[in-house]
Amino acid sequence: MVRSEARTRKSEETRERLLDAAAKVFRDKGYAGARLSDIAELAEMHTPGVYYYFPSKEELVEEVLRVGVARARGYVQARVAEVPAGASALDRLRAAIEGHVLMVLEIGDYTSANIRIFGQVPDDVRARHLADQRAYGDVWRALLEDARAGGELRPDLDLSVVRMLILGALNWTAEWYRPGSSQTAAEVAREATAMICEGIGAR
Amino acid sequence: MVRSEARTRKSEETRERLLDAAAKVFRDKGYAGARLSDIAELAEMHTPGVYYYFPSKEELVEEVLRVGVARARGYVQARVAEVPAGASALDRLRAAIEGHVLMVLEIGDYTSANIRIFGQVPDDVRARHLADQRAYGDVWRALLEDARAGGELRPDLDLSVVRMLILGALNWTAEWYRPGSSQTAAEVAREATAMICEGIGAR
DNA sequence: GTCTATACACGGATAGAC
DNA sequence: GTCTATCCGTGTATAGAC
Repeated sequence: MVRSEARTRKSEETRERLLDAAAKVFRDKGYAGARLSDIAELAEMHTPGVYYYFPSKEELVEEVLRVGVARARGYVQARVAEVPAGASALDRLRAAIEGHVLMVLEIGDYTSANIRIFGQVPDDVRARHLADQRAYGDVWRALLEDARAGGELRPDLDLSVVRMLILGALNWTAEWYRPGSSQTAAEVAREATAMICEGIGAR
Repeated sequence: MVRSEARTRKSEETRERLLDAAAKVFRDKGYAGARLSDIAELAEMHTPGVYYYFPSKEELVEEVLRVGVARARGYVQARVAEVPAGASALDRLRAAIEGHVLMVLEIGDYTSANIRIFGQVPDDVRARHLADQRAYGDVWRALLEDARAGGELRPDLDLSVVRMLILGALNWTAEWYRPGSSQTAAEVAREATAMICEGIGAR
């Protein structure tokens, strides 16, 4: 029993190392450009070892996508839940914006892979993944609708367009932000909430 | 002489058809996933014909990237130049935002390819392409600095972060907008200028 | 569970006719 | 300039030992 648990845990750890490596390599090389040998090397195993954990490259990338969105949603929802009970809906939205940026910039190999390769994976993988994405989108939809219902938003906006513009601005940070640059991740998050909620124009 | 001109023009047209096809296929499949045979087929030629116009896949993708940024810059600059002389710097910025969105959504195969595959092309291609990208970034830098100099922007913003947030929101439209959806490209452009310049919060 | 060896398909690139 | 035929490297996936 003990040995069986140990084996299972080790297997679990190896699987996770493999997924971490896959997220990084898919992000950097794209779906087709990512070689299983690159991924295996980064995970410190040999190429055929990958097949012990995943039956194909397709299923590997599908799991990377799935884990990525699930973590993003979990992280952002946790941040939103930390907002004091008396706060406004706009404050909860600010927390979500901040959380999404911090996640992308600090713990975001999976998210970043998600963003970059979503358009390149085989059609059936993308189709199955859409449901996960929609669930995360619903978190944002709800935050925006709450804010509008409370009269905290300009009434003339199309919320679904706004939602995609917001996620675009935030997701794109993965493409240009380099840790150790002149801004910290927290500063980027602050600029993002300022621009999105109040705009860049002087009042 | 006449015949030589005709040949040259035909060759020029074929080259352009090839580039158009390449932009589409690179956008949809990624750099590594794009097959020269896909590109050739879309351009209505046979695979080896590609090599008459470009010595390698690398040089083909490099030209697609180059043309994409050049057109984006030309299009946006033309829009900004159309703004009446007496208008504010913020109005010129609004014109740029609108122009960039319309370009991405309506004439944007090249831009959209640019956005998606920049992170996947061979390192030397990407390095050479950075200069073109910086030139386009300078257009935006100038627009933002003009607006700040005229006191039209909130003084507390980091303009280089804001620039990237704006381009992120706009570029991402290529990932979700589908022609024939409930919003027109012009409506998306309007929402974008509204959110970026005035923010989503009620006043 | 992890290794070595390998089958097998695919795609970039070239040769050379017309 | 465009075609047919083909070479050859590479990468996914499998077989089978340990």
